[in-house]
Amino acid sequence: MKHLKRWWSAGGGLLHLTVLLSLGVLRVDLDLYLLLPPPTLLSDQLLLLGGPASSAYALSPLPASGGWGRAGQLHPKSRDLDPAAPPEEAGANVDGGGQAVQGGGGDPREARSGPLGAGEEETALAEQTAPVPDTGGCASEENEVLRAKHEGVDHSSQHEENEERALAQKENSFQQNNEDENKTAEKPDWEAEKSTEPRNEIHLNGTDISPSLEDLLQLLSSQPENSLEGISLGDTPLPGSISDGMNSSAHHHVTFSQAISQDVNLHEAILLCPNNTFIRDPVAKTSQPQEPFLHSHTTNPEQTLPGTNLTGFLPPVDNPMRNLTSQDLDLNIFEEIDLMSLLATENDLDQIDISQLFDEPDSESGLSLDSSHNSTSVTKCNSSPSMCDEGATGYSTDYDLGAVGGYYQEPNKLCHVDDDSGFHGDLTFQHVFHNHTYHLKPSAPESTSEPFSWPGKSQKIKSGYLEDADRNLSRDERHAKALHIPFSVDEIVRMPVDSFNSILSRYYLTDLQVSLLRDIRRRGKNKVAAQNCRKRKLDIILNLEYDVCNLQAKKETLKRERAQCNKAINIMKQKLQDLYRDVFSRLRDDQGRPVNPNLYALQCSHDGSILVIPKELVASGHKKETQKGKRK
DNA sequence: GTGTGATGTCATGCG
DNA sequence: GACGCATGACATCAC
Repeated sequence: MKHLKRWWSAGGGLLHLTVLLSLGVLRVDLDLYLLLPPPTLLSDQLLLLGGPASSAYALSPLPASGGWGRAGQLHPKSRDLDPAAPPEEAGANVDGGGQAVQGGGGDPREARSGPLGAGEEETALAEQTAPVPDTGGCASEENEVLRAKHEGVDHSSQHEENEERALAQKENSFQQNNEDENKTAEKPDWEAEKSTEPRNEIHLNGTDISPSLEDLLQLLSSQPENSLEGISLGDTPLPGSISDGMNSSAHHHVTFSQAISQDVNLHEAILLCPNNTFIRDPVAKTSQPQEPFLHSHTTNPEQTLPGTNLTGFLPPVDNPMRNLTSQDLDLNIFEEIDLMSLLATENDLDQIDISQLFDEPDSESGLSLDSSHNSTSVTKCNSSPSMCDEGATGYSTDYDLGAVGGYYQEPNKLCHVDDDSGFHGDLTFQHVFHNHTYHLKPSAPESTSEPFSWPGKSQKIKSGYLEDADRNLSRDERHAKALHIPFSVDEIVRMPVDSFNSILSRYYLTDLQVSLLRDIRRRGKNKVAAQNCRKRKLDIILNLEYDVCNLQAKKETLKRERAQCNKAINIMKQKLQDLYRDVFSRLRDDQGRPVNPNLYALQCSHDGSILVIPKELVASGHKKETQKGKRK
């Protein structure tokens, strides 16, 4: 029963009642384990890209693109909630929306409802609905738990159909995403750039967001000093209305800065108290020491990207909005950047990608940026490639994370933006991109101001940043994330073999990715099998205990029945003896004298008559019958 | 520090 | 032969 207690302690619960029954001469101790449904388990997908719970931004659910790099964008309209609401509330609203926020709108530690793994979660869910058979006996309660567990295990297969359906949809969307990316990559730079313009409108929600922003700006303008703790809006050249600036292709090169600025304003504004007093995000407070560092990285983007055309998508050097960003913007914003870079799945770094990143409203470019460890990512980028490798892996060097290929080679674009030192060519670009994205965890609760340097695995493990970020990710999940596998571990494990093989063959995957996929699938399958095996073993043990208990009860019953039979036999003997005496007391011989019971006996004949015969004849008769029986 | 249970993983065998 | 499954054995972690 201890097993059961611990087993249920994971997600559900057992109400343990000890009942003492008195059944006549028996006392039976019954351990009643009442099944309590485990707490509602959130979707496993919530774990995938969970973001900080403190994020004040509403993260949209993962769009149909299916890729990892399409989550976490800002929905400015979703922030038309109470401006005074704390960021935690906003995040809670996101999580409470009933949608699987795969883009990282919540603390994964909260999203994960306990130590249950994927299979256990499924089992626990099944156990909630599993009927509990009514069984009797001293071990029936144990069997109830047992059968409930069994049904939970069997119940897991009921989800497979839906999962396969969702998997196929996701796979299609992923393929479509790749196709779209390829199409975009084939376009000239200008065309790709042009193609991103409409997305600006979407990104900012066009007219939907503009009124609110205008209202905010008006509200800010109403301030006598036009300032918010050093944020001088008067120095911020907003090209007309924000919507105009965003929708105008003429202002395309300031889109990014504007986007950031608007988000900053929105973010800052949402922290405004009803009395228009500015409240700083506590996370931002903690990140303030990083500001000089951040600022230095964003000061001269032209130097950051030599030989590239990225400058057009970067905030101008003298853009006051950039100063606003670097000095007063909540540094949580840049965690989103890291998240986006982590989620990036395109192949090459080029101008198109950068423009898409900065302009594409539906992508991670939400620039809704809520991050607290931007400096960490920047520093990682500045680190040597080997360091990036170490930091990127986050686990043993089973997989060389630097060798990312296939469809998932999209570099971390924003790393380019932030880095100001190490880029002297595309090779360096890609190398750093490939590496530093792996260790970026969107859910890192706080940033670390110390420069990133992970000389070894031990130090990497010691890093609180990684500990917090990876704590809720299994090894395979980290591996898959690191290699940009666009499927969750659960999907990889549960998808049919045909789908799995089609994925392996349809997409250009590196050997590393294929190996990782196969390993994840094998380990996942075996993990479930081991869980089932242990449950079966426990089932067998419990059944045996149940059988032992039943047999012991049956033995006691038989003992009681035997005692009762012996007692009845004795009573019958006594009654027979009394009847004998009564009969002989009434018998008289021919002379009227009483018949001696020691010399005579009563014998029933075949016809039912009763004869009184001497015991000698009875004895001889018995001998003759015995002899006849022997002869026969 | 040690024991124990839970869990993940690997190796192996079987269908 | 690939695959899934079952299971023993081992390692690791948490309590």
